[in-house]
Amino acid sequence: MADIDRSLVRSLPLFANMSDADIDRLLARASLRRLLIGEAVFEQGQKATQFFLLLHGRLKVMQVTSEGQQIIVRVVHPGDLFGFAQALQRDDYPGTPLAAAESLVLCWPNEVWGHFVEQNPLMAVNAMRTIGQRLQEAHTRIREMATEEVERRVAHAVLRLMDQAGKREEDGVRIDFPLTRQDVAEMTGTTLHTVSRIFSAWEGQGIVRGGRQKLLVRDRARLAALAEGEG
Amino acid sequence: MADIDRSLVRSLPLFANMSDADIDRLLARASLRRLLIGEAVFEQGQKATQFFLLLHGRLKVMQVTSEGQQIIVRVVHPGDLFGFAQALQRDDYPGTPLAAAESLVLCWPNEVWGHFVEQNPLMAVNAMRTIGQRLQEAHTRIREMATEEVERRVAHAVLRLMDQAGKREEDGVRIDFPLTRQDVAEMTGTTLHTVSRIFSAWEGQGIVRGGRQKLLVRDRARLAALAEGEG
DNA sequence: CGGCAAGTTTGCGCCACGACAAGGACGCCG
DNA sequence: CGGCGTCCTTGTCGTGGCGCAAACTTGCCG
Repeated sequence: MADIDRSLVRSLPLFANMSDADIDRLLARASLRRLLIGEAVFEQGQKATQFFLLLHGRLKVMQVTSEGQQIIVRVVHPGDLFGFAQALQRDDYPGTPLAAAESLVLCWPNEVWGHFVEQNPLMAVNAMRTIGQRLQEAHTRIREMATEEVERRVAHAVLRLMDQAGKREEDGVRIDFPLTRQDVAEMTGTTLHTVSRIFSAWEGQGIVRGGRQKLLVRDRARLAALAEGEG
Repeated sequence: MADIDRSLVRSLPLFANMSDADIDRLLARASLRRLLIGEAVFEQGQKATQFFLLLHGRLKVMQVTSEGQQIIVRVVHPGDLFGFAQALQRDDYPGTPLAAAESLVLCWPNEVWGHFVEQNPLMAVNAMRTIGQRLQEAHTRIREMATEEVERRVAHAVLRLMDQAGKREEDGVRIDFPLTRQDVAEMTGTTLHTVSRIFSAWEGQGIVRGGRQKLLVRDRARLAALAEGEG
């Protein structure tokens, strides 16, 4: 296992108040993995033997139904822990994280989790909070899907992506990884056709600007208004 | 704070391997609260100062949207912990638990959570697992809402209720608490009208038998088939 | 530089469901 | 026992958005 440099993780909040020595000890047990676009870190249903931290890139976590229908459960951003099924007492992974862009992932064997938490009790608290947030987010999505029409759901999804993966540009805020209409459809429970139509309409009103696997939000306020049903 | 008898909790898995003394110590800090139908344990958005355990009865956790639309996020069954927002680093409660039947609830102040966990490290693990399961359940629901038609979603919801709150009877399995069509609608993201129509159709086929706030499943196999899309 | 694959746009027809509306049945309470 | 509130049923109608189909665009790769 090659040496992994402290600088890779030093800037992450998760490691903010750990000593160099502690970090080194953790990194000594980790391995580093690079993923090309479309590659999976692991597969849904596979036995959980490791947990992970995304250093760079972007992952979309997919779930497939028995009929082959698939949806995007969430997006993993740099600095996020993921795949810690073991900590939740599961023995298999509930979804498949696919690289939406070329990505860099740190991998630890499950046994290290205990150390991890001991070394830094804040870590356990952090993990708890993370899960709490995810649960919260999931419930929000359920509520949206139950009560809102497609256009509002898409608006909400785009706003969320903007906040989590937005990059300021001259003309607005760009979603900073390749995102297809199909992806957005699978995040909002609709079809790529409908998403395409909605984006076209928005583009006509100057709210966004699209492109192949690209999305640029030009008028956040209008979008937020749509999301709140004031369309 | 009146004395609470050990026998109330002795049978719950959560307390299975705790000594009488430990249980007494925990119960000494708890208070007991009885809820009539329709009463709320706490309100969505309220500051989180306590966490809870349902001893008896049944709660439906509601969330309301800014427009007043409401949905049922989940159902709390006897033996379930709930409202431990603090453990998830939230400072307010994300939903409102309403008594669907007359209920009995144990309440602890937040500060006890630490003791709780120390006293019984299994408790922390347990809480983690619980949250993991909820997250899993939430994702399942998201997937269902995104990909399945109304009838299948309703079938899934009924099956889940059956497993969690079913009571064997001569003629089938009864959902063991008052459940309106409206409730089912709010659990599946549809309207009470549609639910009523679906139940009527099922009743015609001998799959269920309905009634005012009642539901009896007579043919679980058929229902499971519907849920899998083999209708 | 030209061809191919992946992603996108747009049109059209249909249908599952939601909105609206009215009437009926249960069960509680006085 | 009678009245009322709550819950349930069933009808009709309108429509959002999905399925299907076909053409266009963009970027990649040989």
